[in-house]
Amino acid sequence: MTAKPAPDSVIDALSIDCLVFGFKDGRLDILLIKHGEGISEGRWALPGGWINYGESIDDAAKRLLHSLTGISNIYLEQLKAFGHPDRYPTKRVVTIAYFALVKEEHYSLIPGFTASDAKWFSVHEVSDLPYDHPLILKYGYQHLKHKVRHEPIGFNLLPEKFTLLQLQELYEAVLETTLDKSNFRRKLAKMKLLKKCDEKQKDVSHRAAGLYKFDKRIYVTLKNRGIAFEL
Amino acid sequence: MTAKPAPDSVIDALSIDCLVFGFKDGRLDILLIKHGEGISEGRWALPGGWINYGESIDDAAKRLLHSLTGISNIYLEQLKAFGHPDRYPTKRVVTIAYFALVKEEHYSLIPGFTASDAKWFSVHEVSDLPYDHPLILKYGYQHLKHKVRHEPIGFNLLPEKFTLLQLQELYEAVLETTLDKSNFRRKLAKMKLLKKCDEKQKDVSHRAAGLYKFDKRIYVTLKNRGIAFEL
DNA sequence: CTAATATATGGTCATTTTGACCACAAGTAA
DNA sequence: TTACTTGTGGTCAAAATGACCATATATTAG
Repeated sequence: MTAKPAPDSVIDALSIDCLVFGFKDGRLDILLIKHGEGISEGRWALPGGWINYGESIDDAAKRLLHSLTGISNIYLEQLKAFGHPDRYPTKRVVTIAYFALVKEEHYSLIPGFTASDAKWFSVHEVSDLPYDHPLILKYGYQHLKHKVRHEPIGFNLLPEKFTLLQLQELYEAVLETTLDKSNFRRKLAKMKLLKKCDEKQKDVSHRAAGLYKFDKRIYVTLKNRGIAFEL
Repeated sequence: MTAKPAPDSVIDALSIDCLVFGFKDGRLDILLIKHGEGISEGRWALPGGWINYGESIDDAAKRLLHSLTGISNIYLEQLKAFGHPDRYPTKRVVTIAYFALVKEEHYSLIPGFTASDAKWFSVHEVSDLPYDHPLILKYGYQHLKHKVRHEPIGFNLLPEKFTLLQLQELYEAVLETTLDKSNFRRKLAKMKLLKKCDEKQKDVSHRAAGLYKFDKRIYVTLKNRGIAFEL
């Protein structure tokens, strides 16, 4: 990298957009906010905003998500930068998209000052997003499909304690397929990543299933031993 | 910070850095350039530069790589944006790192006007890179290790036609392991991604091996049928 | 209470895949 | 000739997979 920027080599602005996935009642959701100000006022779009000067881009994503929706302390990773020259109408804006997974039950949404509203939408029913947000969604959903098979991140979409059927339904929803119950359990059991709680489901109108937790400590040890997660 | 920056102009500049991998004689290399001007003058660093106003970031990466090294028409994908506030000394620069794979036949380098020199270095011997380039290298090498196992991108590091042993040695170098010759071939054969040429190695002092080509068309059909590449 | 129903949980079995090895062929060099 | 290197194909036991099946446990309708 050279040090002197050429006179015409400046981007007008660098923004952040967050693609937040949630899972509830067998449905895969994404979180949108209704913009209270700016160009896309009144439209549902990905939560986002501008990076501050002394702030890392990861921190900016955390701050923006929290201030727009009240959500904090979740699985968050950088997805990709999107920078087509025409992606934003009035000027040259490059955006860095973030990818987040949320335990939906744990958060009641609190719209922040630039968001007049925040709401969960089914991934498959979202449409009419502004800018290149449809592209970001498509890319991010592909990323989720891939990542969920190669790393144990699905648990970030479920409550702390969950049943094996819930987990299976999550995978079925994300991967848009059906899985054999028995084989799914066998595979999970072999990985030894789940710790059985001494608890069962409550308030269900059938035999109660046992509750499990994802044990991150075990995963880290296995990973360090070179054992990969594949599903 | 004395003056509060306007909300949409808080980053001083957006740059590109390219992490270019090559493979030759069983060694995994990366491409560095010696900076001819600017802050890091005289030091070896990742090739990079500034994005132009009307240019997509992908195009900027292609242009910069070509103008600095003469390399074009290669495997290139976005890696990640790096934006720690202190990553660059004099001002706030966010960089978007790119990830490239180069075939041996494109190994000859033509240093461009801001690079006084360009050279291949063994991945394991590189040190003393400026800025956060060590971090980018580490992240990118991890990315390569992961990706090479889940997508057939390794072929981008080999000549058009290659032997099975060359391919195996590539995997061994990237993954830092050894593989069983027989099992490796069996697995490859089952995937049906390689097309045997009617040619053999030349000028070798032992039995000449058959040459193979990676058939991208077959891969695309298989992928569309949902069949994954795993090694 | 009993039967129907829904889910949990565990098992079978043929087939495929894997990992570790082995044997020999083909070509070069001394 | 022999030694050496690499290519190519094979064996075999162990492990993993995919498609089913069987039974247990809880709830609710009658």
